[in-house]
Amino acid sequence: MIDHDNKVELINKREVTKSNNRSLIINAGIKVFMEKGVSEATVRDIIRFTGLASGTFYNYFSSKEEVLVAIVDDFALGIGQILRINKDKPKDFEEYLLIRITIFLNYVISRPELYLIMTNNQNIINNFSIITPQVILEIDFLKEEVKKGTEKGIFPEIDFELFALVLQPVVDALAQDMMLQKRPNVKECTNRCVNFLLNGLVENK
Amino acid sequence: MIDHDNKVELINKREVTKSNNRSLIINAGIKVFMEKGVSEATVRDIIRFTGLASGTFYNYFSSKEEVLVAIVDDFALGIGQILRINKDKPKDFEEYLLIRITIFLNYVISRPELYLIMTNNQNIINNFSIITPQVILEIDFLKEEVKKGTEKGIFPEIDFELFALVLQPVVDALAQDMMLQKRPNVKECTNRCVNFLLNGLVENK
Amino acid sequence: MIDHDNKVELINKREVTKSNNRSLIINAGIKVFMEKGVSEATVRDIIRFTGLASGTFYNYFSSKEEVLVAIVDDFALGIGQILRINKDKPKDFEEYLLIRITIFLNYVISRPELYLIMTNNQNIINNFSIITPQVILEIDFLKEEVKKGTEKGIFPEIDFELFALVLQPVVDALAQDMMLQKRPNVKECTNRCVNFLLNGLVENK
Amino acid sequence: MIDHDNKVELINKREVTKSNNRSLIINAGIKVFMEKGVSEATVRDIIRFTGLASGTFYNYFSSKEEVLVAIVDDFALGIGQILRINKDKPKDFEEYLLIRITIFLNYVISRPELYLIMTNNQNIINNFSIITPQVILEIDFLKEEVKKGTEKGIFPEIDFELFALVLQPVVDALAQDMMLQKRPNVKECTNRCVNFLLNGLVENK
DNA sequence: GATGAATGAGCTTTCATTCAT
DNA sequence: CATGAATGAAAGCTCATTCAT
Repeated sequence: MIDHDNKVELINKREVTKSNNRSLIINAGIKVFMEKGVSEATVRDIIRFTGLASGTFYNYFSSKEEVLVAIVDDFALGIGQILRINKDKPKDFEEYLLIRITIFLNYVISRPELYLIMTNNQNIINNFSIITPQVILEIDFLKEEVKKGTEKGIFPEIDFELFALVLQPVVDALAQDMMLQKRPNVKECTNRCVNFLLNGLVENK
Repeated sequence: MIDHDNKVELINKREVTKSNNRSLIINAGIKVFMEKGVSEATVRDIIRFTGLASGTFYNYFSSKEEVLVAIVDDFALGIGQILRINKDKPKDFEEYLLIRITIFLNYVISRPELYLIMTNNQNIINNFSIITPQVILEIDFLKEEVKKGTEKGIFPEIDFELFALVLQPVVDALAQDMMLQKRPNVKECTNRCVNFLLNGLVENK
Repeated sequence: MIDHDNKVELINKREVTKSNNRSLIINAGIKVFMEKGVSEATVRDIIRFTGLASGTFYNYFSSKEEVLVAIVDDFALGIGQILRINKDKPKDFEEYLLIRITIFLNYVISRPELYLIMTNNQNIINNFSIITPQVILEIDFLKEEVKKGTEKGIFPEIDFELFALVLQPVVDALAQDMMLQKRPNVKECTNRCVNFLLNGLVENK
Repeated sequence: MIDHDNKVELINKREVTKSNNRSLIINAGIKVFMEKGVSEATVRDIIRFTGLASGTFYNYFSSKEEVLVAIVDDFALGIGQILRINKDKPKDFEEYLLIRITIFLNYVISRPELYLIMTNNQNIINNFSIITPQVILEIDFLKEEVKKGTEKGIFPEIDFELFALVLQPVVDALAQDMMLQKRPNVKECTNRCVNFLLNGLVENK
């Protein structure tokens, strides 16, 4: 029994170090990518930040881009889970957008660096992984939801392609503006988004 | 005689401009940036393309980023001139947007590489110069125009800040989609933009 | 019963030898040295081939060169044993050479990889150990045999130093040529060697 | 005129530096290859020896192997020229061999490092260039010469393939032995070679 | 004795930049 | 102004080797 416990403990210790180093590198990557931008960052910058030996980096990743992908994956995974967990039944399109965008902006505010790294380096991300930038908002998932809502008759007929094209850049633009404020206000930003998406620039027609 | 001399001078100027080392470098920059992306491109790549000696590069620019800025400036200058030259008097906001966006999309289509280089490298452009990406559409100039139109009463009251934030990303998203088509259709794309900007996603309310 | 136990023990020993880590490493070394050449091979390549952990390598060898030496030793040991076991009494020098070279070429043909590794890496072997390439044919042993034959009067007076210098390269050259043939013919090759060694290039004088 | 002269001078100065650096690197290569062997040598070792900057190496060669090839080419070129210049008309095969081997051994003695580098690294040379190790003695050229001599009837009928296989290793073995002597004696070594090649080990039959 | 992650020296190579010509 | 070889900092990466487990 003691032997067995020992073994387990040993393995765990190693496992812990292992995952520690991985996080160490990812976190260093986040800091470096924020400071210098992904394209200017070097593998050496990242390991310098971790305090690990240079060789250790390559035990976990084989390029800075893989670190970037790990960061993006982490973000996308998080937002994907929250989006899917949500079980609200919006009564109309406006409520639907309000809910979705609120979730997204709250998530963004909880991980501002991840969000900024992603929006600032979409071209690199595109080139390096299957994960399209749309993953960020999981656009395709939302598009399907909207289609279903329309089929059910609770959502209006809209141009789904336009929706898919425009949602991300609009929300990004307003989200980035929000994050520049001293006191980012998710509610206000959400309303702005939804109003614009529903009514365009000219509100009271 | 004077006329003749002038002509000759002009031609010479053009010739000079054409084979001008500065232009040579800028054009090489455009090709290289298109092929490898700005962050992967090197000064060496660019001079290799020109056939000039490496030292010559530094008589004109002191980094590849300066070449990028020159490219962006050139694009911005071009669109700026056209925007200002235009003397149409739009009768309302819709017409105004139609005119402006048509001009922009035509310009984009006439210089697709410049546009793609810019949209694909906004992070670098942001980091390197004061020139914000909004320069591309000369957003501030348009904002002023819109304000004036509103003051004159021919444009509706709109949220000018929202307009400034949202115009660029929306037009970019649709422009990029347009350029992926086999036969890019400026008119169609313009209508899509304007409709969305004016009415939002839900058209027939 | 004892017999039976013995047998089992023997089999076990063999099993152990077979799956013995040392042999595992040596065999991996042979494969890797054949594929990449000694100088391009790395310790990592070798352990990768064994499936062992990298640290384990150092329980048996302290460098890839030591593995090489082990391979060479193994080859030399083998040929040495056979040479010494042989109890033929040649009646003259020609018969002596025929016997010796036949033994050697048969041994070479039975272990082509070992032989190729050795002949292709003589510089490394020389630099790394006292074992000269002559070990391969156990030149010194043969030299002594020849001297004794000469003393006995059954061998002619020859230049022993020349013999020692020339035997190895001549046999190697013809052995390598033989191994390039579709159907290596030991007898033919042996005759060629012996004829040349005895009569030089011009046979019928 | 002055201008013209100046230009020529300038170009010459550059050319001189250029060829100086090339030689500098080749000579450093020779020293390093002698000391560590080709497979252990690194590009860094070589540039350290020259005193040049690391980048400069790559203006002339793109790997240590290219330096090796340059060394080998130089040697082969030299021996090739001398072999072809020679206009002696040997009266028989013995005289022919004496002349050829004397030329070769004198050349070897005049460039001992080059010769040693080559003989010690034939495997690497084989892998890296079309130049086979036989180039060293220009075996094929000699083979043709011998064939012609046989046709003319002044040389005996010999096994040309055997000649081509055996000449190089035999001469190499004796040449290396010669170079280990305090006072290398070309004449003696040549005689040894020729005697062995003509008569085999047993001289007085 | 086996494991395999961590280490860091050190190699190859590129590249921006300078400067004598 | 043009040239292009020289420079050397610095990046990417590998690998032998150690050592806690």
